[in-house]
Amino acid sequence: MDIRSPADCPYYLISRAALAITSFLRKGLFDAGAGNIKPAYLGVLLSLWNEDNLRANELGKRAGLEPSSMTGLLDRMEKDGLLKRAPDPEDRRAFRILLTPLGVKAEKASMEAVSKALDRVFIDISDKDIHTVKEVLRKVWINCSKEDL
Amino acid sequence: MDIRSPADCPYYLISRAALAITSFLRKGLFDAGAGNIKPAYLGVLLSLWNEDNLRANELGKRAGLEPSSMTGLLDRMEKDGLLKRAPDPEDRRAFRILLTPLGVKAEKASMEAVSKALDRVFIDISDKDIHTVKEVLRKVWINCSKEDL
DNA sequence: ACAATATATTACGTATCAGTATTATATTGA
DNA sequence: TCAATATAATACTGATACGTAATATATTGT
Repeated sequence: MDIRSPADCPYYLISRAALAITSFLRKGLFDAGAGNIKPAYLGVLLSLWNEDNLRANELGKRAGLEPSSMTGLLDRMEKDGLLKRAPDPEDRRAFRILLTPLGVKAEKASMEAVSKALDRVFIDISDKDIHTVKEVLRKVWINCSKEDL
Repeated sequence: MDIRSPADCPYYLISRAALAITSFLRKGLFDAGAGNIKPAYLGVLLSLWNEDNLRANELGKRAGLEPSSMTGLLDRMEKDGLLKRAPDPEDRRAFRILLTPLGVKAEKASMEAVSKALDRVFIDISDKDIHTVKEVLRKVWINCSKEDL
């Protein structure tokens, strides 16, 4: 693996692409009047739009975030009026995360803005190549999770 | 572009892969006794190992970072004893960034640890697929930089 | 020469996410 | 039952990077 030059290092390109897409998405959401939806919220929102009333723990798993990352993220989203925490009647350690009306309503505009932005980001890139990228990154993610040497 | 499920969204996979590789690299560097080399330092260090005595500005361009991001990064690297700022005799607005002996010495162990870690991250992924990923991400990065709609 | 503009860097605030430790509650095994 | 362990969530800290504004210095056009 050639890493002499940053521009040839896949890790470098993956990192830069992630940051660049995040900025691009943020702008797209803002321009669509959905400035209260931050890119980091999308993983949680996608899960909740699909199935509401999940635990923070389960949301973290679906969004790929550590539990300690969920606290602040849910705090910000709650502050922005998108969701609220409610005690879990079945487990007093846990909370249920519920979308607010605002959180529900945000789906349409957000999804349109995100779709539009991602279409532009991946314009003139073939489905085949996107498929390859996804497969490679899934493998990469798994390889990074392996504890054994 | 299907973004209903996070796991099918290329943006999600790119972001997760970037974070996962960063954690993996951090651990690899630490285990190799190079815990003072943080993954974020690598872009700057790679540039300086190749050509020392650059300006913060130029380093930022080569590492793909905004000028405002460079300040804190260089602060941390300076605090960790890897480099120092020196006034630029040709431009009193600017600084020259110079590797310390420690920064020079760090190259060998760091590069070995990074190579080893990245080889493991990209194990059993073909050169062809890695090439495709790099090409796609370069395009993605460029697309995100386009201001025009 | 000097005003207008450009550039290099920093300062400050915000967003994001991981790691470790802590608290509270559940579960399990003897 | 009760001690040991596991789990859900948070608190706190540190790392990383951006955007905007400010400061200092250079350059340029007239």
